[in-house]
Amino acid sequence: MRTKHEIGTRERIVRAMSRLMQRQGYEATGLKQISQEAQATLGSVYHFFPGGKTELTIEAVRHGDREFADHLRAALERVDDPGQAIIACADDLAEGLRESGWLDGCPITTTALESAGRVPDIQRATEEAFANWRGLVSDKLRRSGFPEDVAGDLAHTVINTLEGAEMSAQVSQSETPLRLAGRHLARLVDSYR
Amino acid sequence: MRTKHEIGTRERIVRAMSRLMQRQGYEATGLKQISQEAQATLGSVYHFFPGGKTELTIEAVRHGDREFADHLRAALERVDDPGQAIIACADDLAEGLRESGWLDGCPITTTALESAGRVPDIQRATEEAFANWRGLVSDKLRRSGFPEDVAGDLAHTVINTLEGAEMSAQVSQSETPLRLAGRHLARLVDSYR
DNA sequence: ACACGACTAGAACGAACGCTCTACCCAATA
DNA sequence: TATTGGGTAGAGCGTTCGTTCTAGTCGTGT
Repeated sequence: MRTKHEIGTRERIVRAMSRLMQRQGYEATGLKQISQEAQATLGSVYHFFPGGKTELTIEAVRHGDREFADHLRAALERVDDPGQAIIACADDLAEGLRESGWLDGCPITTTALESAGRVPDIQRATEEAFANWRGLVSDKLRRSGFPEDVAGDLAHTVINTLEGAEMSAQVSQSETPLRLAGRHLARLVDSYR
Repeated sequence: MRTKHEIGTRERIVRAMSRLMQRQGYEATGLKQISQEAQATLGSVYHFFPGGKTELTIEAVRHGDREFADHLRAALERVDDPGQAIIACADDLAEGLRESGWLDGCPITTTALESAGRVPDIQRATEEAFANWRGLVSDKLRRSGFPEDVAGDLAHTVINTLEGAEMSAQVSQSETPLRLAGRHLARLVDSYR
């Protein structure tokens, strides 16, 4: 029996796919490359994911969803003031991006855009991820005393602005877009107090 | 000799590539599909773009750049108040997205993410496009009396938020993210008056 | 000792990829 | 009329794609 704490083949495959999707997107990532990166074989990939690339991609999107949500939650809980907490989120994203040599952006954005209107099952998985992240921000704002409707609306823009700024930061290889996004979002949130 | 006003083969190829990049991204678009869509042949594609897919993609990014800039400029000039003008931009994007059945998002975002860190020449072209659009917003704000540094900073967030909201709107097939982005950006801009 | 299911291994399929190549058409010049 | 060259046409190159398939390994329960 496999030890509970070592990483099984299935999990290695999902993580490899998630990482490759983050760095090069869905279309550019081949199953051969995935199996190599995961130190698995093509047979294993199709054993664990009979639905092929689509099924694996959906699982990888969910993995990226959880991963990103964990980071977001940690940053939001680290700082009490909601505006400053959002700045902390932006700073974390900037740091991760810079440290990876501007390679590790949002784990699912590229895939979300590539699948939109073309691969409904994957599109749905990415949509759920964004909704999930929005929920974290919305909860934080409500706990800080914001009315529910204001919190929900702001959560949309907070997540979308962070997404846009992360994309821009990656393309321009600069932390500026994310730092400005944090500052501006904090100001926007504060203006509703 | 070809009449000046009819569309030449080269231009048809660039437009087809730009449209396909907008709808399905760089990686998912094959040269065979491009030449079919453009009613041209593979020979013509390589005649006009000896550098192959990369050279054609760069030209298509520049085409999308100009196209998007034209829309942005039109919306910004249509309304005098800068906050309301940004709302007009968001509304235009939402309308275009809905009318295309949620297919026509930003013409270059998908390609920008796919090429970031992998195809430097294309990455550079997308970076220039974003800088160009940012310049339009920055100019509008400065003409409305904003100091240069504030205008430049705000322009970053305005473009990035619109980009993020457009992505989100496309994935969720809803105008809400763009409408909220417009409202919030207007409020943010007004807060600097 | 045996059988079984979980998992690994990789050859091979048809299709599509980016790209190269040769042949050809045809209007503009000399 | 002869020549030239921009542009068109499509067969075919080697490679890789997602997927299928058969064979084999290995640990476990009986």
